[in-house]
Amino acid sequence: MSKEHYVQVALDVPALPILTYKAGEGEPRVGDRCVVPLGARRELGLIVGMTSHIDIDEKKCKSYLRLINEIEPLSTHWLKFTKFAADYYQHTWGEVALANLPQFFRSKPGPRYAMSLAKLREPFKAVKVKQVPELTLNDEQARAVEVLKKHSGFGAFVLHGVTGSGKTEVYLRMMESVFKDKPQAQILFLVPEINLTPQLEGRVRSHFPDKAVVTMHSGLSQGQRAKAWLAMHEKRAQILIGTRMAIFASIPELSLVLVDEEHDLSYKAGDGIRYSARDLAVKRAQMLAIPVVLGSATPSLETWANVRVGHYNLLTLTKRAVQTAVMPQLRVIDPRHCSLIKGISTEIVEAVSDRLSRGEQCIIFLNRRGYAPVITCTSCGWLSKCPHCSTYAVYHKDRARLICHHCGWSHAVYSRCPDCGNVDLIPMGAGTQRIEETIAHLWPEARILRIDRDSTQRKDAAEKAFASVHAGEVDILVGTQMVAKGHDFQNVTLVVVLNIDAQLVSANPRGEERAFANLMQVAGRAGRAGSRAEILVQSRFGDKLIFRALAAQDYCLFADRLLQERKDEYAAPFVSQALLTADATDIDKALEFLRLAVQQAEIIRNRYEDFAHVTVYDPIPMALMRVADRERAQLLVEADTKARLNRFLRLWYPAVVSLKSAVRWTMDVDPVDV
DNA sequence: AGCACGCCGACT
DNA sequence: GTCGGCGTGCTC
Repeated sequence: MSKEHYVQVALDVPALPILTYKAGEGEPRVGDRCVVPLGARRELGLIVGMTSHIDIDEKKCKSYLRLINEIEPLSTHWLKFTKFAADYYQHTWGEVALANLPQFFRSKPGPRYAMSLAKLREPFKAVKVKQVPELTLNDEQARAVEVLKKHSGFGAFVLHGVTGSGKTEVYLRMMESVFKDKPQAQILFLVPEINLTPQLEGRVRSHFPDKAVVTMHSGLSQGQRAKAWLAMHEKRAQILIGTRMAIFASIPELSLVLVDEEHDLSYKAGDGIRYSARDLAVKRAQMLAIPVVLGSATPSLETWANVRVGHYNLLTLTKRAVQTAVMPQLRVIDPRHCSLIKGISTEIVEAVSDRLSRGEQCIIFLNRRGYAPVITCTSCGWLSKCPHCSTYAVYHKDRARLICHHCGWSHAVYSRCPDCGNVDLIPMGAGTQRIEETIAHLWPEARILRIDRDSTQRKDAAEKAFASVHAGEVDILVGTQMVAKGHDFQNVTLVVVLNIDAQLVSANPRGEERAFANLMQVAGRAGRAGSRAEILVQSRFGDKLIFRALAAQDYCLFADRLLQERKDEYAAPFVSQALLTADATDIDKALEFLRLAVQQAEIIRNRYEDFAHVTVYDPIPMALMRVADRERAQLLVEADTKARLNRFLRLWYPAVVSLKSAVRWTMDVDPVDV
C-alpha cells in the first residue's frame, strides 16, 4: 500500500472547496487539524481525508505548516455528521465543522498551546449536589422507559406528556438504562434555553453521582466551553447538557440523545448557519443507530406528522405524576361581552380577588413588554413610529422613553406632539408594565412582581425573582413568555392570559400552533401540587377548536385537525421550504436581487424534469419590512420532499452566490417563519 | 471571508 | 509622478 502523501483539508471559508495539501511533518490522521498556507495567510484547517494522488498541478500544491495532533482526531462519524449538516444547510464542510468547534480548537496554536491544553484537562471543581429524592414511576412512565430499554438501533421516540407528567424522571430512567447496558456510554441532553440548564443539571447530577456531567451553552466563557468540549471528546465526561450548539459536540460514545421541549423555537439557529438542532439530533441518532427521544407537551407539527405516519414512536404520559394534582379548569372570557377595568374583564378581577383572599398566588401572562406598544396624539393622530424600522417604538414609562424593540432606538418620551405640539399624548394598548400598574391600583395590598426582559436585566435577577415567587413572597406575578418556562409554582392556582388573540389571528401560519404551545405551557405553571387551579383566557375567539382542545388538555385533537388542514392546503410540514432573504438600503435593491435569483431558479427548474415539483414564488417585502434602516424582502421556494429541495438547492445556491450582488442575503432551509 | 491585484482620481 | 479608493477574483 502506497503511503498517502496528501491531506484533504476543509477550511472555514465560504464557497471554498476541500483543498489538497502535501503532508508535512508528523503522521497526519483524518480528523486531525493543521495550519495551512492559504494565499497570503495562514488558516486552521481540518483534515477530512487522505489521498495518494492529486488532480491539480504539483507545483500549486503546498504543504501544511503544522500538524495539530495533541488530541485524538475527530471521529469519522463526527465528520460525516458535519458534512451532512453542511450539505443540507448549504454551507461548506469547513464552515460547519470548524465554526462548531470551541474557539480554542479552531484557532492556530500559539506558543503556550501545550500549557493551555494541559489546563483544559485539569479536573473540574467538585459541585455540591442537592440530593433529590428518588421518585417511583407510575405505570405510564415505567412503560415509556421499558419501550426504550427493549429497543435497539435507531429509533425516534416522542415523549408526549403534559407539564407535571414527570417527563424528567422518565429521561433520567432512560439514561440509567442506557448506562446499565453500556457503562462507558455518553449521553447528549438538549434543552432550549440556558435558564433551564441549572435545575436540570441538579437533577441529573443527583441521579448520577458517579458520572461526570458537563454543560455547553452561550453563557459559558470560551475557556469553559473548550473544557467541557474536551471532557466529552476524551470521554472523561459522560453526560452533556446543552443548548442547540451542543448538537455539534464531539461525543465518541454517544448512545442516547434527548431533546427536551422539542417544539421550542430556540432549537432553530437564527443567525449564521441556520440549523435545527432538533432535526440534526434525529439525523445524528440515525447515523449512529441509537435512539433519540423528543419530549414535549405540545410537539411540533413536523414531529407530530412523523408520529402519525409511523416514523416516530409515540410514548404518552397522560397522568400527572403527582397523584393529587388536578387538571386546571379553563375558562375563556370574551372581552366584548363583559365590562372591562383597564382592559381586564371584571370576571378576571373577581377571580384574582378570590385567590388573594385565600392566600393563593396568581400569574398574569401577557406577551408584550413595556408600558404601551405605541403612544398617539389625540389631536393629529401622530404615532410613535421608530425612525429606523417599520414598526412602533414602545413606551417604557419607568425610563420615560420610547424604545424600539427591533433595533434598540430610544428617545426620551415627548411631552408634546412632535408634529402638532398638542400636549395630550396617550398610550394605546397595554404591556406588562401597564398591567402591573393597573393591578397595583386594583389590589393595593397585594405583593406584585413583574418578570420580563426589562425587569431581569441584571445578572441573576431572574433567578432571584423566581425564588421569591417560590418562597411565597409574591401574590401576583405579571410576566411575558419568561414566566412560562421551566418553573412550577406550587401555590399558584390561577393563571390569567390577557393577549393571546394577536397570536391566534396573526398572518403567521404557525400562529395557532404557537398559541397552543404557549397556553399549554402557561397553564402548566399552575396547581402542580394539587387543589383546583383555573386558567382564564381573555379572547374573542372562544369558539375556536384550540380552546376546546386546551380545556380537555387534548393536544392530539388539536394537532390532528391542524395537520389535516395543512395537508389540504399543501402546506408545511407537507412541503419542504427554503427561504432566501435579502436586505439592502432600499427595498427595490433587495427585490431586484431576488428577481435575479428567481431567474436562476427558473433556468435550473426548466433544465431538469426532477424539479417539476419545485415551486419558486415571487419575491415579496417582508412583513416587518424595515429593521435598523435595512429594507428586507424574501423569496420562498417549495418542494414536495426534503430530498428534492436539497437537490434543487445544490444547483441553485451556487447560482445565487455567483450573482455577486452587494445585497446582503441568507438562505434558510426549513425556515420557521414564512 | 480575507487578501491580493488592478485600474482611475487628488496629493507631497 | 505616487498614494489609495474599493470592484473583481482566487485561495491547494
